[in-house]
Amino acid sequence: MALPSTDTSRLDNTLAVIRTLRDQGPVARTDLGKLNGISSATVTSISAELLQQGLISERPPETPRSNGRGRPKTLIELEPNAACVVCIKLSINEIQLVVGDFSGQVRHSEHHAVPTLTLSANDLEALLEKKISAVCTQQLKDFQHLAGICLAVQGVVSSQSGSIIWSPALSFRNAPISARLAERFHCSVLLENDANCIASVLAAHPDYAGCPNLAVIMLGYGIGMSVLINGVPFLGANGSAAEFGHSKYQPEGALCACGRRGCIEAYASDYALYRAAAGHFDLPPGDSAHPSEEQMQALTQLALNGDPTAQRIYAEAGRALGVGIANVLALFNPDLVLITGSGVRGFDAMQTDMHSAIDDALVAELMGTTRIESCAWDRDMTCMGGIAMALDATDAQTLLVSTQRA
Amino acid sequence: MALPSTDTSRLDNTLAVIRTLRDQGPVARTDLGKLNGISSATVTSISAELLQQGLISERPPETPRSNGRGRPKTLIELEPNAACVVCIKLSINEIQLVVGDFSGQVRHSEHHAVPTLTLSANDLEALLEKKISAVCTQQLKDFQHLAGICLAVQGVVSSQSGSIIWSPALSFRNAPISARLAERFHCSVLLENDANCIASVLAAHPDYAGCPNLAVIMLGYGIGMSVLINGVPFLGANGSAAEFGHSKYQPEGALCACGRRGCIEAYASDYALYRAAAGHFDLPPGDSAHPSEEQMQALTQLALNGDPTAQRIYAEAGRALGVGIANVLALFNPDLVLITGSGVRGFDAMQTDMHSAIDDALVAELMGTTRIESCAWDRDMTCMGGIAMALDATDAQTLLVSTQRA
DNA sequence: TGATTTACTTTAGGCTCTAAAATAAATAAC
DNA sequence: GTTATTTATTTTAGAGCCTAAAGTAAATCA
Repeated sequence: MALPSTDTSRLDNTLAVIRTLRDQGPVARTDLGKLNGISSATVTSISAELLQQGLISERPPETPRSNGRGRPKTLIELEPNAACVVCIKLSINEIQLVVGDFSGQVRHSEHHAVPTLTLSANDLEALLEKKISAVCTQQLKDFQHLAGICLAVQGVVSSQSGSIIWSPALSFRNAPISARLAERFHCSVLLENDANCIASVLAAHPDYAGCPNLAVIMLGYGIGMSVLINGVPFLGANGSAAEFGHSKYQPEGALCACGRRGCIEAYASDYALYRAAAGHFDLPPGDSAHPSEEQMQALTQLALNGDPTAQRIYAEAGRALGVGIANVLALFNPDLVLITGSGVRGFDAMQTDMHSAIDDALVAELMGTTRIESCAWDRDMTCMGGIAMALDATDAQTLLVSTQRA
Repeated sequence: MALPSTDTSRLDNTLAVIRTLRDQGPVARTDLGKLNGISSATVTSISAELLQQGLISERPPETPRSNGRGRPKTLIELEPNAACVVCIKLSINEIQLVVGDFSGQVRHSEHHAVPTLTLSANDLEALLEKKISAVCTQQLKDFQHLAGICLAVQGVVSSQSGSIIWSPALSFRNAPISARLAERFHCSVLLENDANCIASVLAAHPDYAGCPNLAVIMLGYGIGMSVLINGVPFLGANGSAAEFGHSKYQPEGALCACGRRGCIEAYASDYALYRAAAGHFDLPPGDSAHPSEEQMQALTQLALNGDPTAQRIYAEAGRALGVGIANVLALFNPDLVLITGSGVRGFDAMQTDMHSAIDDALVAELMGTTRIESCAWDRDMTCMGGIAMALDATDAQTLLVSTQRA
């Protein structure tokens, strides 16, 4: 007589099975039980359902029979083509589209130069629709359906309401974008901050296992951060938490792109470093308000080669970063602070002063056991994370729908 | 055949019922169902168990039968004497003991002057044992048993390991205290930061309902903070998160009690204000390193009465506080920042400069919709919170034990 | 070929919950 | 004062979930 099952344990266990398969690849039923703390009888029942829904398949047994006695394990794996998700990264003057399959593998990636700052909200929506449609017609034939979209945006977003609050890549604000894409493509749409996508990828990396409280600082044209608390991105009340770049170094200090003074970003971002160097050096030409990668590399080389002016500029950036990180340690007390982003190219020129600024700022008790490390930058990381997050968000929905169907 | 019930729903629902009764007082079974989203049949079953265990009782019906037709509600209430908890607040040179009953009401409170800084770890333990024992023999006769102890300590504590990492009230550090008290009194022992206790009380206050992300700043001899994220205290990796007092205002600024320079506390705490005023004024005598309430009130009055030097001192404190709060807004993006503690006595003298510092530091997007308010200080709040937290922590244990017994 | 080992499936039964029916206890209406 | 109506609580019947144990399958070892 009990129709609406309030007991979520079946759903939870099914999701756990799917996530294990996505993380670990093919796994046998017994092992799925052990890994998730459920009985193998339950795994049999769950996998029978998933098999029938076409979401998983049994892997044919290896020809050279492997280790040990006893009945060999039958490995189960996700059916890659059961669904696909698309992640779109929106940054200044560029969008990237990546298609991922149900097993989490990237199947396609493309970049487009787009004058994002000249777009209206409607333009953006039309553009995204066009690009997603195009990618679907080209790629979707292999897949059963498009199950989810992740929009990874630099700036402040509200995942809950599905609105871009503001982004440095866009000249408009408060754009409700998720709902309209969801309606157009009949799938779940996840709106995420780009730093959160990257942090999710890094948190899954074995080097950073055992760090459920993780702060990832992204250096680049601007400075962003994502804080994971117990492995989940911390969003704050409006989604604008972790705005490390606009926390303060010197109350009356250098002018920031946000219009205020003394932000960390006004010292340690690409534009701040380039601004401080302008006039002193004969750097490769380009748009000085948006220094190019070549310009930044040239400036970094000067500092690393011992030019005193360039060294002074990077040292000041390091001190600003250090004071900012000291505040992050005092306020968040994370297990690990990870510094990445295109701006890590200059990290070696900053790190000495950064560390001494942190040591000057905090007593040992507040430093705790937090590790502070840098990590090489890969521009594809954002979309990798977006794919993973979109799949996670989609699983629950897919399963709820298919349960209703049954 | 299934012995170990992995399904936690019964426990969850039972805890929800108990918490509702504690928060709302006597409630009828139907209403308990509606408030917690469970059927009244389940409430009947749960309340029958609790009744049998003596944890709740039915309130006799009101003589003047009240509103409406139909069978009158039978109100259920917690049995106050089913258990009691003790909260001990440990602050510099003072301990406070409070006894609370199972329904959450305070039944007894006492203060003792104790030279805390001269105690060894063993002294402290012996002292706490003695005081708790004394309070038990005096008070416990009404109660079935002592179910839990909360130790509310100023400083950094590790709730998980039950150790005081360090406290300004103590001259030793890394003292594992919970386990030994638990062994001595055969009950659960909760070790908490004092600010977390206060934040929990304030979060329950109707004025601050709908603020699951709350930062409570405590001004006093030192400066502490507690951040609630979705209503639960945020602890960080080692329990030293939310050390607002030692986040930075001026990297090379005033000397802080922690030994470093430029902490917010070095500008806006009692000792910082008093230090800045020393020499300028003829203030009431006392220990200048630990200014008394009278001394601080005298200093505050000078500022409020328009003395320019005192005003300048409070203005600087306000600016430091404002920059610190700006960083909290940028990093935590809370719904509400609440300023309290004995130091709020000087809030009126600081608040203009505090607000202008915040406005100078942050653009509107990062301010978001966060409210910033002050709130009157009550020295008993800590233990009120400790009692509530101890009861919450105890419920689960009590129920698990009694389930095993059944 | 049979014993042993390991993987997976089936069976039996307990726990939890809910909807619906039954019962209880009041007021409103005549 | 009955009787109808309304509301609260309890009882009943049944579904979903999970697990332990028993049963079956498919290997290796002897």
